[in-house]
Amino acid sequence: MERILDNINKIVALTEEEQQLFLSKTTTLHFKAKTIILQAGMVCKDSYFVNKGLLRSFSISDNIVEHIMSFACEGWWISDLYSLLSNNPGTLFIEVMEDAEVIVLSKENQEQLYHDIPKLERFFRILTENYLVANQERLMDNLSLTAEERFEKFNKKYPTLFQRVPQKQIASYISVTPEFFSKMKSRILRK
Amino acid sequence: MERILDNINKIVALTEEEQQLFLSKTTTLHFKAKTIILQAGMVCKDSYFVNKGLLRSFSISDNIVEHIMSFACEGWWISDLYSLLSNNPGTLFIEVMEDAEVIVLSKENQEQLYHDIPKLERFFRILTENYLVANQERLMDNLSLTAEERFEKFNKKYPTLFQRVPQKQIASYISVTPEFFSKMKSRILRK
DNA sequence: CGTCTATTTGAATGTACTCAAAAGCGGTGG
DNA sequence: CCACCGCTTTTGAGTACATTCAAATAGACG
Repeated sequence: MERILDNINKIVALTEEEQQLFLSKTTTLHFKAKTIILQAGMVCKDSYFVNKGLLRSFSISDNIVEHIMSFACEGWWISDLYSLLSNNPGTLFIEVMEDAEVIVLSKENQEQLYHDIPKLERFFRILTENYLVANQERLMDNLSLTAEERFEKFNKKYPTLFQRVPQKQIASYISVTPEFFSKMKSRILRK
Repeated sequence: MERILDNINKIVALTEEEQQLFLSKTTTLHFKAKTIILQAGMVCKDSYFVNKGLLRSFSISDNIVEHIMSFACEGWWISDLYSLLSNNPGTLFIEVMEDAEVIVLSKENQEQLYHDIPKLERFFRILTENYLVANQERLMDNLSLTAEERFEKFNKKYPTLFQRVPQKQIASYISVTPEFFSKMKSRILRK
């Protein structure tokens, strides 16, 4: 059951007791596919850990074009970090793509936990840093790589996703049109 | 002299005493143009506030292509935030582009200051958040805007820089070749 | 003044996009 | 269980934005 404890213990070792305390501060929820669990414009109050299923975060620019910020499958965290940290209304939607079991940690409880288990502060700090680096790297990638190279990186980052998500969405993530993605794909396969 | 105090007071109000304490923990340094004050691969230990002059941060990808992450002119902070926060070797260079007067705040002193002036924790938290949003926005911009639109955004963000920096560098920031930038510029001027 | 680098200009090319139409696929209701 | 609807994917033709390479020109600095 406790994929989330593994996730944490990889970075900071919790005692049995701390693990129980941690879990007691979380809620496990089940969502059906297509549920929007965070609306852009709302202040984000929670972090989500995916136990099962698949979520995505995306923003919508003027034109009605969706841009996928990130996917989160089993073992990933997802949130609108900017909104969560700043208490300001965010720009991201978070949507469930496959029926999901999600562990919800409210910001409030997270901060309480820092008190009781200071190690967790380290854990979440590292989580935030990783987000920062990933973001920075993705920025650089979009500046310097071709669509094909970006697709390769996507496959490395999310090895299981190519089979699981509509390729329209992958196209959005690597930032090409669905049409172009389709052509690129068949070009790659022909090799 | 105290541009940096203005910068802080815009977000959290410091008493006269706190201001003096803050300044006592900083060092003011003068650098000549072309000095590299942070090497990629090093662990970044400081935050820099620009009093005068102009700096830039950039990374170098395999191909010897420079990508400019950010500029910092009078009143801006600059650092390799990832490296600073994580204590890991960073990927960014920071270079002085015009002779500069820079206020250096070491991470160590920054943390001491959190103790004595808790308000500063709030200030730096907001600084980090802004960095995060800016990064996220720039990512989205590179995905959805044309070179011309990115150039417009650059001009809004750094109103004085178009006159000050070699246009090669602006081209790098908005992520086009110098040749294309030149053509785009004359196209814009012809309107 | 000469050298080195930055900028401009031009031609050819490539990568990715738009628009349009056809084919495939999945779910729902009869 | 099949038929139909809506959405995703494929394919093609034409186009646009941006790149590469090459060469000429302009500027900056010692």
